[in-house]
Formats: sequence, C-alpha cells, structure tokens
Amino acid sequence: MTATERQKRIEEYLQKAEFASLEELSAHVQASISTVRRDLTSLESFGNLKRTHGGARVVTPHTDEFAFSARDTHQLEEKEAIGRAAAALVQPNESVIIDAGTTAYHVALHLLNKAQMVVTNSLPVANLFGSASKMEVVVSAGVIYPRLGVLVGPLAVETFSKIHADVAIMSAGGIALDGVTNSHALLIDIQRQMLRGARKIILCLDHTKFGRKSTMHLCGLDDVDIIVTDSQAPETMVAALRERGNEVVLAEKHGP
Amino acid sequence: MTATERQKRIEEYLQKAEFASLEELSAHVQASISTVRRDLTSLESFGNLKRTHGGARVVTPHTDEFAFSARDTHQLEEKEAIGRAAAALVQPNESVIIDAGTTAYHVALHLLNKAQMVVTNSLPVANLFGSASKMEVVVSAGVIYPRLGVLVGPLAVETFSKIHADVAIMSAGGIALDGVTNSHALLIDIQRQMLRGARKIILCLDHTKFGRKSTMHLCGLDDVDIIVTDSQAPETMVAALRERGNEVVLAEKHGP
DNA sequence: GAATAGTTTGGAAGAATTTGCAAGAAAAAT
DNA sequence: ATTTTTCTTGCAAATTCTTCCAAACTATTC
Repeated sequence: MTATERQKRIEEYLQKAEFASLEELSAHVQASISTVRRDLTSLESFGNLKRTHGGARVVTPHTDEFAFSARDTHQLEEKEAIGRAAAALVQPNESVIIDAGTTAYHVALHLLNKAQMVVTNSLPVANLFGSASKMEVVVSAGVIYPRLGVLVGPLAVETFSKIHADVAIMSAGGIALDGVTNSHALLIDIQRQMLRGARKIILCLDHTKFGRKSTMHLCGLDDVDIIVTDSQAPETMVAALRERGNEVVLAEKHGP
Repeated sequence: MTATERQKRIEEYLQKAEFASLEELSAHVQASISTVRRDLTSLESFGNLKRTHGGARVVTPHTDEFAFSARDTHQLEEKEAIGRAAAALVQPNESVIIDAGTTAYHVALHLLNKAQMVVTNSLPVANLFGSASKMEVVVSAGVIYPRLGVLVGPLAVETFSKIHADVAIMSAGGIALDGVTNSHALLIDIQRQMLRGARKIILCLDHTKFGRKSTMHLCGLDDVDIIVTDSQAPETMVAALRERGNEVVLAEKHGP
C-alpha cells in the first residue's frame, strides 16, 4: 500500500467514524502508530481533519452535518460488511431505491458508480451521490426530519408512489418471525411505497435488530426477497428464516 | 505491446483501482519497474494521474462537496452583503422559497432561524437548514444536477407547482432592461413555478450580472418586486430600473 | 541485407524519502 | 504529586526515486 493510499483510507475511516484512536487507525491501515501519527499531521495541514490527544476527529465544515449515525463507530465494521455484501447483490446498471438509515447509507457507499440510477429520500445519501457525477440521482420531495436528514411527509410518499426501480435497499428497526418493524412512524408510509415500487427487496439489518420489535409493523417476511446481515446474527433465527424460504446473506467482515 | 498501449492499460488499471503500486502495475503490464516509472512520469504530465511514493493514483477532481457554495470566493464580500440585505427584507415567520445558486445560498445563511418555513431545490441550502432544527424545511423532488447540487427535472417542477410561499429569493444569470435571464435551461421551468408560487419576489444579483444577458429568458422586470444587489452595480442601470418602477436595494458591504 | 543513428528498455549505484523504534518531554488521569 | 498515556524528536533500517549506462529494438540509409 502506498503512502497516499493509506492516507486516503485514514480519511475515509474517519469520515465514517467521526473519531478514531491512533491504535484503531494503525490497525485499520496496517501501519505503525508512528506512521499514522505522521499521516495525521500531514492530513491535518490540509484541513480535512483535526488531531486530538490519542487520535483524530473529522472537522466537518458546515454542510453534511446531520447527526445521523453513519458515524456510529460501534457497529461500523458490521455495517461496512453489510454494505459491501448488499451492494454486491445489485447488478451493474440497475436502478436502486435507497432507504434512509445508517445501514442503507453504508450500502450506498458501496454502490458509487455501480448502479445506474438511485432514488432516495435521505439527504446524506443524496450528498454522497451528488458529487459522483456519473449516476442519475433522484431525490424525493419532502420535509426534512431534522436530526436524521430524511425527507418525510406526504410529498415524499407521493414521490415514491410514482417511482419504480429494480431494487430497493431497505433498513428497519427490527425483524422477527412475524414480520419487519420500524420505529419511525413518519417513515412507514414512505417505506411501504418503496416496497411497492421495487421489483427486488433487499433488507439490510445488523445482528442487533434480530428478534427485536419496534413500534410499527412495516411488512411481512414474504415481502422481502433477500435479508443481508452480519455474521453475528443469531443462528437460530437465521435458520428459521431460511426454513421458511427467505434468502439470508451473512456478510463477512474482512480486514483491509 | 507498444508503449502507447502499455500506457493506456496503466491508465485503465488505475481508473478501476484508484491506487496502484509500481510492482502491481509492473506485473499487470509485463514491464519492468523502470519502464512503469517512466510511463507514469509521462502520463502525469498529461494530467490524468498523479505519481505518489511507491505508485500512482488517479487524479480525482475530488469535489466531494458541492463545488460551489462556500468555495466560491468570487465576489464573496458582495454576496455576503446581498445576503444580509435580502434577508432583512423577509419578515419573521414568513415562508420563503429559496432558489438554487450561490447568491441565494448567502441569503439562506442569513435566514437561519428567521423564516418560519423554507422551500428549496438546492441541496446545499437543504443541508444548511437541515441541522438547524427549528425551521420546517421542504425540499423539492428532482434529479441532482451534479456539480451544483440542484434538484431539477419534471419532479422538481411539479413540487413547486403545488407550493406557495410568502417570499421567493431568486437569483439569475443576468439582468437587463428587457428582462431577467438565466443560463441553465433546466432551471428555467422550476424558477417560473417558484415565481408563480410566491407573493413577493426578491431577486438577488451581484453587480457583475447587470447588463448581461444569458441564454434563456426567465421573466420580465414587472414580475420582480425587489432587486437586491451590491453597491458596485452600474448607476445608470439602477437609475433606469428605479425610473421604471422597480425597487432596488443596494447592499453595503460592512467591514471590520 | 548490412550498417548506422536514434529510441526504448531494464538494471544498478547513489541520493532522497519513508518507516518503525526508542528516549525524553508534555499532557491527561488518578 | 505521581502515574499513565501520548506526543515529539532523533536515528538507523528499509524502501523508493533519480540518474546514468549498456543492451535491445526500430527505422533509415547505403
């Protein structure tokens, strides 16, 4: 790995995690702490990040600062893996609906320049694709739900009622054997329209969502074509899902 | 394999991989490290890639944010002044339509927490208000026009056809005595709907736009209620505009 | 077809850069 | 105040870069 490449990966990692310790970064890029230190000082002078005691944090300008937790360093590796696995299920030049939510965001990261068209109601996702000029990105109308940067409300529902796509990348608050649930009431109507508008439904959930039930029922398991989760998902539930006919993909984390 | 062919393959490989070490490239094109080195120096001078220690990377335009907004230091002081002056014309708790474009963006900066509701088709503006959670921010549907982060197309037009507001903050490519013009054909239809949907039209232009005509006619001067510009606007045109009944506000830059 | 001039290729030696480590200084934590 | 952690600085080892050179190849001329 070249020095430039390493620095870019440090930047990327920080973009996702907001903060990272030297040890964490050192492990992630397979270089010594010293080297990471030097990289950080170098990157800092370009203004993209700020060094702190023990690590570094992103210096977010004024734009993309939705409090939404693509920056959740906690399940980062899992979501990263799920993102990669789910993106692999999308054929080049397919059109993709991307749900709001952190897991779907990670899928979006891996879809850059792969899908032909993307439809989303998530501002972070829109920002992500907005600069990658190769793809056609459709954003739904709607009112911004503040902290998450999601477009909600009747206008959003209406947009999705008019749009069809090959694949929908969905996330949710919980999955159990009697169906998929979500906690944000405002999102349910929109997600139902997404489900209606897509030919193939890919549901992305990290293992913590298994067996959980959120407040609102979103859809049944028959409405979902493929479930992508990480390898820590409870085996019994995975088995049960497969038993009843759902395709379940277990995403393997892989090191750099 | 000819030298040209080899260089082309190096370029192709880099396009896909983004980074590559010399060893990697050398193996891929079946040539010695030295030759690859020379090829890279040559290719670098054509600007398609950048050499790094140990390899090379594609020269990504890296417009990870939308190219314009804060980066555009062109006429920054003027736009700042215009932004302040135009924002002062908005009453608290009015609803405001905000056009795409750098000048309108500066108005938006001054409207934070002032207007009651904001409607926009500009992603930078949406991002701006998205985190300031007090206000209701409506975003239009549409396809992202890449480098500017503007939502365009029929979906955008449709959204604005349904929306009404007290004030519209508009920008344009040029103003002359026979009307207002803009250069982006895609925006014209949307802007017309904005004009129709607002009770009061505030047009914001820096002085360089005066006397200029862009490709597309947007509206007549009678459609505009107030024109906000900076103090360097040509006096003759300002006088002429006032003569014919337009209200013109000259924004004073205020320095330290 | 052979000889010659010019270009390209692969390699080697020395210069320059980068990397990892360790010791002392500085900063947080207790 | 002391202990622990982290940061800076200096240094030697390793890697990579530049520069030069000889061999191989191409094209031109006789």
